[in-house]
Amino acid sequence: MASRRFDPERRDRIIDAALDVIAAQGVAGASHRKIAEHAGVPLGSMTYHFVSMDELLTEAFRRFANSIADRFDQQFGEAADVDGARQAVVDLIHLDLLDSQRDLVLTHELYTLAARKPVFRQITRDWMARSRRALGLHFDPETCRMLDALIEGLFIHAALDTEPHDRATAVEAVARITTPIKTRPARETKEPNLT
Amino acid sequence: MASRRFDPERRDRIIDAALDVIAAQGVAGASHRKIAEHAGVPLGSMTYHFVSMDELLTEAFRRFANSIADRFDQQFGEAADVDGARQAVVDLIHLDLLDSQRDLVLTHELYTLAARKPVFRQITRDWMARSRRALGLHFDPETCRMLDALIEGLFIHAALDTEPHDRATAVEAVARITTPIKTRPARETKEPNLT
DNA sequence: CAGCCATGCGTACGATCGTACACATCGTTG
DNA sequence: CAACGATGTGTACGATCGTACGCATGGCTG
Repeated sequence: MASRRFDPERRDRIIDAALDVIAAQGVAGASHRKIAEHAGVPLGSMTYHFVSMDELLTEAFRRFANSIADRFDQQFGEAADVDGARQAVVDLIHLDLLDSQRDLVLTHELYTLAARKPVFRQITRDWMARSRRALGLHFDPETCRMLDALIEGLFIHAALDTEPHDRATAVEAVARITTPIKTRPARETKEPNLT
Repeated sequence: MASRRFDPERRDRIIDAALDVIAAQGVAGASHRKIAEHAGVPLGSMTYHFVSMDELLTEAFRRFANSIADRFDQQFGEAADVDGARQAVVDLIHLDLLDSQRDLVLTHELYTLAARKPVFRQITRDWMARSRRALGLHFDPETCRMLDALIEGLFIHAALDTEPHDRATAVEAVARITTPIKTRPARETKEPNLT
């Protein structure tokens, strides 16, 4: 029953290599051969360790989602109060996530798969659940959902936009979305842009 | 100089067929052959009308983005005042967009391409610019950016989530994000979720 | 120490792909 | 009316892919 030539790191390295290749070439360009080469393993190892490509992709994206969620948890675990949590949200958008094009690419690749295949949708759902749980430490459930959606949108737009992602705008947006509307007077917008 | 056997609809049909195939199979599964078959044209027509696959994809996604932006413009053009605009936002999320899985899939496919290739990023940027211009009819520029991001996030999450997309939550979220923070008293959240 | 079998790998097969290119078709022109 | 050239198509080539499968390897057992 003891392991013979068993190398448990091998499987992990393949998964990591898969994420690297996907980040660089996309799911479409990620072939068994490319991943094997990048991981430094023979082609035969692919089908030996993973019965199909889908299994490899599933495990890879599960790992990716968990790694992001870990950072999420960490940030909010460190936040002392609500204002700290708000700060953490802004930091996540502007530092942790935006810096790495890699995360953006992988996120979109995952969402694309999730939009079509239930297996991957489950991964995104679990991810969202973890995010909301982290937010739930500081905000009420309804606010969590709004805030989670806002983070998603700000992240995406900040990454797709040219460059001028204004931190002040993110701060204001987070402040608005986390403050219940009932407590404020109805006030219209400042100056509509005509034309 | 006059057209001989020229059939201008042919090219359009190919583009529409491309979007259909992409929606069904993804960019990865969209081959010249499948698109040709779906469009009812011979394989040779593909390389005749489009020098490369990228050109076809570019035109297809440009058309897709414009069609969505058209609906956007229409909704906000019809809105009479700010409250009408807020209503329009909620409607866009809950009726126009959410109904069609097709739009979600195509949007993600486009974003995935945009995350990697500048050509497609330009398409998304133009799309975002049009969206913000439409929002700018009723809201100030900063609010437009926040609201645009919120719409993006709500749309994505509503589509990836199981089902329970609460309209009331969207209404509240839109109300919060469109009301400047300065006018409200600092008020914490209701009841944090511990555990 | 000999042989067996779990473990892992090299290679080849059939399918599918993008693209090139020779050829068919037919309106136009001289 | 003949033939030319613009317009469109059928087919074949080389590359790449996922996967299957027979063989190498070497630790364990008797």
